[in-house]
Amino acid sequence: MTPFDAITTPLPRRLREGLDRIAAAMRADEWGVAEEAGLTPTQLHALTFVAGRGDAGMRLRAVAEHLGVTQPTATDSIAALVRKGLVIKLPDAQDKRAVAIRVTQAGCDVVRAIGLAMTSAERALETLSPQEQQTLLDLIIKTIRALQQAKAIPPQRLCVTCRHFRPYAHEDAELPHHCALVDAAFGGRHLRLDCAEHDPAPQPAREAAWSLFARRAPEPAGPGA
Amino acid sequence: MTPFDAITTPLPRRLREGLDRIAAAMRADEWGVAEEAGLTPTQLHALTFVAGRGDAGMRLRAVAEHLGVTQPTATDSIAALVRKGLVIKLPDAQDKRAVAIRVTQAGCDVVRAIGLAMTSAERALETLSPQEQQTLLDLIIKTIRALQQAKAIPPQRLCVTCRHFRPYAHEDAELPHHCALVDAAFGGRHLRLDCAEHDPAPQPAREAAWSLFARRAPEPAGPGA
DNA sequence: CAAAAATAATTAGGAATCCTAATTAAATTC
DNA sequence: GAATTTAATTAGGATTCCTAATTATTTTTG
Repeated sequence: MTPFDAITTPLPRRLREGLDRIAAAMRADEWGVAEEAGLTPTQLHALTFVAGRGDAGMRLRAVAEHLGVTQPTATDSIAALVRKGLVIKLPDAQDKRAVAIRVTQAGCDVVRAIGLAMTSAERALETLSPQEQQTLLDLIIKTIRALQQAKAIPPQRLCVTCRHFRPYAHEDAELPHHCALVDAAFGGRHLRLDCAEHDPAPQPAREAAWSLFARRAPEPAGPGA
Repeated sequence: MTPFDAITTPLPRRLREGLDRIAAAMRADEWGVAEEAGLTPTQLHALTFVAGRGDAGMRLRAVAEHLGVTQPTATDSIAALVRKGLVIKLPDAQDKRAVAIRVTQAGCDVVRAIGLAMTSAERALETLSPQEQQTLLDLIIKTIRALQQAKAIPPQRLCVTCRHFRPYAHEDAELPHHCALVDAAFGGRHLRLDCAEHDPAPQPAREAAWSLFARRAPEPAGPGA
């Protein structure tokens, strides 16, 4: 405990504020990207989410939770996307109360076109060294997982919660992990945040894999590039 | 280059998406916090920003840039805060076009009351080990600085761009940096993102300090707590 | 120094976001 | 089978947030 600890705001507070500053830049970015496609930022987020889930068809509730808004707000935004022909709403086969929201071909095209754009946030993140980027990915995953466990965000399709994930299955420090689905080794820099092939591991297996993963650190961030 | 590099989206893209997920949680948090004070999230952000600058009086433009919105939008939000008596608008002495926006006593009280609340984002960040938190702070600072240099966000009052900052002035690995203003040693975990005493260093000195700072890494993130 | 250009802020107008509360319909639970 | 929960929408309204145009002032420049 040094004098500075007493006069400095708690570290988690400053981390949140820092993430907030980065979020402000991302928010400003979004108008530019979305408008090219004739969308608003919220609509673009919703469309990207729905498109990422392919033909399965998302529930409205899932969209709302992903965006962090209420169901009526999600109704608004999805209605706008339906009007623009980028998604369609189909009756859900299992549950007659629900709808299955699916991306259309036009919607796919829009997502693909926009995916090529590079935001200023991404350009900023690119200035970090590869090692730093990997370290940041690791910390982001840990934070997302904590948010997920606290039910502050819905379950994400993370490698680290997947049935096929085998942390530190290999000696190779470069590619220590293993994906049992594709049966291949991969590294910390390849860890996904939203894998289409994600299959949730049962709770006990997940805990075991997580504790094995979390207690091993990536290489130190090292000097800048 | 492994097979996985080819089938994985670029790391900066995934980092942005991850930050986006965390931002979604923060956005959802904000309604809860703001509503207790009878504010909207945007108003709370604006108020916090103005309050953080004390009696100097902020320009409207600075508020808009901080929030990442246009001037008319900032006019809206500041007008709401004026109506609620949390800030006042005074004519700027130097420039008759401009206004000086200052927090009132009531506004200070609101900020103080809200400052005690802990968001789910902060609780999630708290689950990281102290070492991981410090590493994350370091990476956030680097990202903010890159955004700042790209003019994607306005200048922040970071230690690392301050006239009084002396990176790695001490041997002590725990407290390597030095603040010439208070003439005391401090550590990476104490680095500020918005210091009231910030005094921008001239460009050459800033570059020199930055390169000295950026090329030294914090300790590895190490095993989780 | 006067004209031109840039800047600070507001106004006007309108679409979209986003909330709470209430409603409808279907699925679950007991 | 009744009561509860859940999925989604509707209703109503405040706020956000944009672009474009306006006013007033400052700065630049010829």
